[in-house]
Amino acid sequence: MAQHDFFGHMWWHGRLRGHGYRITVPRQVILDVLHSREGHLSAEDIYIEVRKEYPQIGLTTVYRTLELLVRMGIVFKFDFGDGRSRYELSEGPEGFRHHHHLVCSVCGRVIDYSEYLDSEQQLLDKTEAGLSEKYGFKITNHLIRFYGLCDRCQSGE
Amino acid sequence: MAQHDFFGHMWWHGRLRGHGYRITVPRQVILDVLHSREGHLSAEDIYIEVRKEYPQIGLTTVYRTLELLVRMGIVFKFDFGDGRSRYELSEGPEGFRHHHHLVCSVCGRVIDYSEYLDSEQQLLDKTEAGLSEKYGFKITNHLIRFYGLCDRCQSGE
DNA sequence: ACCGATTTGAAAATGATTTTCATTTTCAAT
DNA sequence: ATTGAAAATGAAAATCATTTTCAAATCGGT
Ligand SMILES: [Mn+2]
Ligand SMILES: [Mn+2]
Ligand SMILES: [Zn+2]
Ligand SMILES: [Zn+2]
Repeated sequence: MAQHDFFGHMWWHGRLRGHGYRITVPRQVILDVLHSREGHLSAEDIYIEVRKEYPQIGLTTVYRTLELLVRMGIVFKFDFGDGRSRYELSEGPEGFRHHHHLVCSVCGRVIDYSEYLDSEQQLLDKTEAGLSEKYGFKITNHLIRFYGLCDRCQSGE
Repeated sequence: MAQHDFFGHMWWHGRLRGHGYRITVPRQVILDVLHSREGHLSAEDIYIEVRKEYPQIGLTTVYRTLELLVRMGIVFKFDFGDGRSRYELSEGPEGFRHHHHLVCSVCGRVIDYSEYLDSEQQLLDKTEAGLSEKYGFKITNHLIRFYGLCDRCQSGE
């Protein structure tokens, strides 16, 4: 089990090395936190959590490491409009984790969903081809998000 | 023509009044600027432009007015990731202006597009119904955006 | 163990947006 | 046209997430 976790969490090890980056304690602890907490964490959320394991960590290092991980595609960075960036591991145990978000306009809650990715892909294929042709734009990435009221916030509005 | 502009630009007049807001000079000038410049303007862009007509304007008022207009659905507020919010009139001369954006990851250019809205609507209908059922989420709004390389930025990468 | 290059962390800087508050403007009632 | 209460404005200060600076600590190939 510790062995399993070891192999399960060390995949990014080689990835960093491959890009010439060093494996450091802060980076390990930050990645541990990202693995342990499934959610949409702010830099400060992560900072607070990391401090429990490694109290000398600096918030600066958290920001820098997140930037690095985002640049390498290991972490996603989102802006849900609450004034701070939110970070999330881009791949789970079963590989790449393609999903989108439902954002409650009232309480700010964010819900992951991954339904209808097939229908979505149909639209994307058609759209990407057309836009590529019309605007000469080479699409690499997309953002789909729904805003509205979560179940809790519907009773009373 | 002046007459046409008058009627063409005064529709928001009644809208503000209807909500109990006053018609003020700063608000008129800010809306004029939003009408005159088709684009994705930052608060400061607007501030600079408004100052030409009304030099005593304060940046604070620009922010406050934009917030008001966004709250009333007259203006859209976007975050394209360059550290400042971008604002855009939500309706053009032909009515509500439903469109999405292509964002160049290299130069930051933002291109409007409104193709494939019908195909998009199909996906949205299906998705909204399903998500509403599964998560009890009442969708009011959506965000679709493509990232990639604009034509200019493709030669050389 | 050693050394040069990379990484870290504390403190200061940055910069967009918000808050404060005294003054000015709007507009319904006179 | 005048008045006055409420709403709106603008200058300055405050806020606050993120970035920059730079001296000290750490990493990893030798
Ligand atoms: Mn998510
Ligand atoms: Mn637009
Ligand atoms: Zn909610
Ligand atoms: Zn470009």
